[in-house]
Amino acid sequence: MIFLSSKKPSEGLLKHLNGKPITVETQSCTECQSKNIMEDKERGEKVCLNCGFVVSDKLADRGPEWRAFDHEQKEKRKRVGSPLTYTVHDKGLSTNIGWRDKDIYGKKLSSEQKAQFYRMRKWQRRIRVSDATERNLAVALAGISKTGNKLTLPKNVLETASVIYRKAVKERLIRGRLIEGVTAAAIYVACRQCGIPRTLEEVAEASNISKKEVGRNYRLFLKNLDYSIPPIKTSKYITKISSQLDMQGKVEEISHKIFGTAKELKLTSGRGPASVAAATSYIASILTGEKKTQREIAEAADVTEVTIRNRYKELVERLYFVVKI
DNA sequence: AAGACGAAAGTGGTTGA
DNA sequence: TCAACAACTTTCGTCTT
Repeated sequence: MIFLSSKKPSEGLLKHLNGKPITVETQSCTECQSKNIMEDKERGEKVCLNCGFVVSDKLADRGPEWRAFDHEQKEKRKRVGSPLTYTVHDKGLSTNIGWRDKDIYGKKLSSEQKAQFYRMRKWQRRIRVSDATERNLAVALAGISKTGNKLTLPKNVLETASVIYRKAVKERLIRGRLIEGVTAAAIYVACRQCGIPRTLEEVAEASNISKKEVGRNYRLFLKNLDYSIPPIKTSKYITKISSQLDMQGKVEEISHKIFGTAKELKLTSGRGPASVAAATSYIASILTGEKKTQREIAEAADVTEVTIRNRYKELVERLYFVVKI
């Protein structure tokens, strides 16, 4: 049994600890009994590194997936075959029609021809208008890809961001605003929609736009495009922190378990998901002996050390930990 | 010397009259 | 619309390893 506090709780205190014990057992290979098991998230398997035996093939894919957030998309994405892509703009070639009423030899056109050219010019003007918005779209979509890559976002988030941007264009929300500012907000909304934990600050920084501006555009989106934005799940933050700090799968697993128990005991309500994730990750790192400093975790989770301390104190007061390795 | 701790004051967002 | 409020941050001095 491992207690987090350096001072062991007294008998009297132990009686008051009404938290449930957490038991974490590391799986061992059913073939060779080796404990050297790795998760292969791409194939959704747990594989024994010793003998190659597939221990379990029911590993949940925590990665992002296709998502539809309005009816139109639901219909569009109910499909067979390769996915549609919204990130690539249709590169149109444009043509100009001369304004002089003369042909290539400089001869005057007949009145009938004049009328024909008039009609052609009229339509050309109309096409050009849509060309301009298409051009805007092309620039914006390229921008989305660029900042998306900076933030190492999965492709589906970029797709979502592109859809959101197109929608914003349709609703005339971009007039008078910086394209980069709007794309940044679109990316942020897409992250939220897809449950990818990225802070407003990270997105703002990657796109070289002030946090204030991105926030403003973000709120504009919420108001005018009526998206319901779900709060990011704590478990997503746990995954993020773990991968950012190169923690072993075991640490992340324990972190998830601690969170699960804490949730049952209602220790997490009203608390920011990022701070809870940071605290559970901190505890898990200590329990497994792969200790990370509060500062490291604070940085990865984008919360302060003080907040981690506050959260983890609350957790430690109510939980005690049993680790079987 | 680095990490952890915690008090106190400040900040931005939500809620409810 | 404004004030109250909780969560969180910033800052900083102190203790611990």
